[in-house]
Amino acid sequence: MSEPPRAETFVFLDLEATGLPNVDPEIAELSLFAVHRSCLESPERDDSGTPMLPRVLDKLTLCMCPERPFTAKASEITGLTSEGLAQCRKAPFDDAIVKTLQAFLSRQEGPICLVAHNGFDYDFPLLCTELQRLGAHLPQDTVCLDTLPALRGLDRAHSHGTRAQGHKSYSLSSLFHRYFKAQPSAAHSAEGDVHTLLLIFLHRAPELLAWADEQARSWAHIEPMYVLPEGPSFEA
DNA sequence: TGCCAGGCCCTCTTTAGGGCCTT
Repeated sequence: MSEPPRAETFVFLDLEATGLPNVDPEIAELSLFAVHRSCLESPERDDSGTPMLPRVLDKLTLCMCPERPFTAKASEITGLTSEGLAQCRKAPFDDAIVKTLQAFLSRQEGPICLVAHNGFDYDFPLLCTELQRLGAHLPQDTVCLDTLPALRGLDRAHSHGTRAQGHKSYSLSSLFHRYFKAQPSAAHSAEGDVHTLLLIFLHRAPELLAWADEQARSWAHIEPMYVLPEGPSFEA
C-alpha cells in the first residue's frame, strides 16, 4: 500500500451530536483548529516545558439545530438541546455550513490531514454522512488521522510487548490528565475538546506526525456512519 | 415489550468474552 501524501496542514476536529452511532445521530456543533505543519514540528513551550498552543491558529466553531432529538445523555454532557438551538435560530447542517467549512479548508495549505480522537469510528463517518446527504465533498487529497489507535499503537511499540500497557485509558480526558496532570477545560464543548486534542497532539507531535505520514487514511476511504433513507425532497 | 454501534484491544485468549471510545 502506498503512503499517504504528506500533509502540510493539520485540522483538529471535534463534533458534538445528538447521540452515539446507535441512534443515527446528527451534528449539533463542530469545531476545527487548523495548524500548519511547521508549528507542530517545533511547538513553543512554557517555562515548565509544557507545549503551548501555536500563535498562528485558524479556528471555526459552529452550532446547528438538528432535525432529530438529542438523547438525554447527549444533551446532559454537551449542554445542547434542540429547544436552545432553535431559540437561537440555528439552522440545521445545510449548504451554508458546507460552504463555510469548504471556505475554511480552502484557506489552508494542502494536503490537509483531519485529526480527531476516535475519528475513524465516530467523527469522520458522521461528517461523511452529513456531507453525503448534501452531495458535498472535501478536497480530494484530504487524509485523516485518528489519535486513539495512533497513541495506542505508539505506546504498544514502546512497551515492546511487555504488557506494560495494561488497561490504561485512552479517553481524551485520561490522556490529558496523564500528560499534563490536570483536568481538561470545557470538556464536551466542541471547541474545548479540540483544544484538549491539540495539546495532546503537541505533547507527542514528532511521533504523531511520523505516524500521519505513514498511516493517515484517505478521506475518500471513509464510509458514512449511516445512509439516510431515500425519500422525496421538496427543497427548492 | 423491546427498541439500543461496532471495530479494536486485552486477557483469566485463539473453540471467547468483555470493555473501551465517541455523543
